Amino acid sequence: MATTRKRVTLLDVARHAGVSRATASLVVRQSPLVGETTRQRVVEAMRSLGYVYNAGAARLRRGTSRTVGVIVPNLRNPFFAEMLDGIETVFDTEDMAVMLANTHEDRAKQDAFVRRMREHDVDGVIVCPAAGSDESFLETTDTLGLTVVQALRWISQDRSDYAGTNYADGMRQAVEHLKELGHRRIAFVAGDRQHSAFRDRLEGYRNAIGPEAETIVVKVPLTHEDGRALAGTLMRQTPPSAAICFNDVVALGLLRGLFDLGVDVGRDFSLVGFDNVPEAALSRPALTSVTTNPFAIGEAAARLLLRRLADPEGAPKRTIEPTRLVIRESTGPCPESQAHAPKRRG
Amino acid sequence: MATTRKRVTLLDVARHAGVSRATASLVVRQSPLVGETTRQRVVEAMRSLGYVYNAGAARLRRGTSRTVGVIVPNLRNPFFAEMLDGIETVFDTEDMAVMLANTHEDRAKQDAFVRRMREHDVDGVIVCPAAGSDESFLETTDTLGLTVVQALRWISQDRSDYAGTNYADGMRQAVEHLKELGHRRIAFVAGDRQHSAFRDRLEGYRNAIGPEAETIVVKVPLTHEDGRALAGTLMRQTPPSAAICFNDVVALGLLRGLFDLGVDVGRDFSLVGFDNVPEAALSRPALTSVTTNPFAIGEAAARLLLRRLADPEGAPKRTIEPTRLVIRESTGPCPESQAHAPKRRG
DNA sequence: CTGAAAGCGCTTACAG
DNA sequence: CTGAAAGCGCTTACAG
Repeated sequence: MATTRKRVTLLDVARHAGVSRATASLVVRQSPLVGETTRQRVVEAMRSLGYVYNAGAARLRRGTSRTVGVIVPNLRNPFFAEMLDGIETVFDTEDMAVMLANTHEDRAKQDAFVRRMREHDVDGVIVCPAAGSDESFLETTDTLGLTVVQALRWISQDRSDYAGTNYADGMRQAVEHLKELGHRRIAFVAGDRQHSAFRDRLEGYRNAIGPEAETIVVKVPLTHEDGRALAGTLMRQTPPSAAICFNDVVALGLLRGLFDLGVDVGRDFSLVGFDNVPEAALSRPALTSVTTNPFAIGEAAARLLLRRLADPEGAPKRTIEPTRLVIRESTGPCPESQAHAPKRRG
Repeated sequence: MATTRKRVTLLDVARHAGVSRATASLVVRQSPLVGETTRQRVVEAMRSLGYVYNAGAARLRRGTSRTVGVIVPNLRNPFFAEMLDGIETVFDTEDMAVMLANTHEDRAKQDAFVRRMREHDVDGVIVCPAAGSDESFLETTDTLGLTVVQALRWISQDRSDYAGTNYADGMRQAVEHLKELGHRRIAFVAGDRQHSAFRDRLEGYRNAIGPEAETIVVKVPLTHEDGRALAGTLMRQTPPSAAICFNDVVALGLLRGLFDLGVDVGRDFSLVGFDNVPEAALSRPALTSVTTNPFAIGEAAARLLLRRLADPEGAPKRTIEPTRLVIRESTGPCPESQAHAPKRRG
């Protein structure tokens, strides 16, 4: 159990070392103004007294807290966990502390978190805005005087820094890969949430499909279960010969659902996911997927915030990580273009 | 961009409302001592001035920060992300802020985080100790006067609260399930890290196997790749007829590796994972796995910390979540006990 | 290089 | 129910 003792203050340290409090403060902050022997004495006093720096008191006086907030919509999605890892890694090397909040895509919670973080005096926040967030969120943070960097999803790229990834280009690569394999009826399995990461992909899909081919957009919640259940409805009537999924979570569900129906993915049907999660390499067939590097996005967001804190003025900046299609076993030539009817096992 | 303005203080609010600072403070803290009309006036003043409570200043005076630290060894493991979700959910309802750190299993980092958090004056920390942590870690936190709750892995159950899950019993269920299917040579695919979550499983395995059967422990890093690569070595010579994996990550890798070798898992070989991650239901064959509920463990850890903060004295407490075997397609009768030689697909 | 003083924004007794 | 004062532990000028 932790024993609660009276706090050792800088004044205690100063007395013990026989110097003034100001001098002790300089030693704590590694100032070069203090002579080596004095410094040694103070350091020794800190050690023998068990002194712990009180960041809160310093922050009060100094006005900066060396603390940042991170707000994500869904911790359970490994994608965000990895992005968080990237953010955390950068701030760790800066000796800054990270305050975390999970909105579960709830905008009211998001507003509450932003305020709480402001009350705890974070220097700034990185936020992946909850679905449906609009400019009013940025007005809230403005009113609070809170510096914000948007990550992965953006509300406005004119009002605030943004670190993202090139979803549209990833989508283009996926569509072109399928077109080269002869596919013409390519579905986009989208989520049911409104945010830029959805709109960017959708736009990329529409542009890449082009006017000559048909556009097929189906919206389902982005879960394994919904992906799996989707297989039945997708294969009814005149089914597409290929599908691109919003993320690997829904793609992996759909893959299993198609297997349950006896569809031989990679031969009868082609499937592409997004995010290239580690499991994508393990599925049967292994999933073709668009790599988006969440760790790098997290790092980039953290650096944008650091930059902005160092230089609050200046135009909004953004960084866009590249995406890349990783081709595996789940995509293959369109059976129809080879003049075969789709085959089914069993 | 956030505009930095001079901070609005409680004194500004008090003046604007025509009351004293103390009265304004009482309103902020929702004290019943203030009359309704006065309260209204103060609230209105806060609103029109855009007042933001300064938690840091309050903490300095009051000595409690309404902030807790959470230290995990590996954010990328979905298991910890889910536990974190549970922790965060509880503290959110308590209006407390969560400070996050990721040790990457590095004990030196762990010590640094604990100190940093102490400097930021967290009320306590929840920590899943990095592999190899020993009592010296608890001595460090003791010296810092920091209240700690251990989660998932424990260093000592006598010195500090602990929230975990019943790994030994989960292991017992897994072994007995396999024994009932006729398996006698059952391997335990363990990780290469030293911590209680490993020792608990190992002990459960040894006890459940019993003296009549052979004990086969193989240690590999707990990654998809190492699991996949393990298939070759595991099936050489006189292979076991079944394996229980430390977690689903390595199990899913091994499953794919066995498929690559032509082993028909569920018939020729039986495989059990731990954690029952969502992907376990999706693999082919779907993976039999032991459910450990990380969200519930996270919630339990958070409640233990809340309890301890409210009542610092009292014996260390612990909560153990139950585990449960979920049987799917990856386990089946032992071929040898049916007098068949293991079959391999072409 | 060091010391004495003021102040960051709150809360806590203590009077009234 | 309200007001004046002190203090939480630090940092920041300002002298020396």
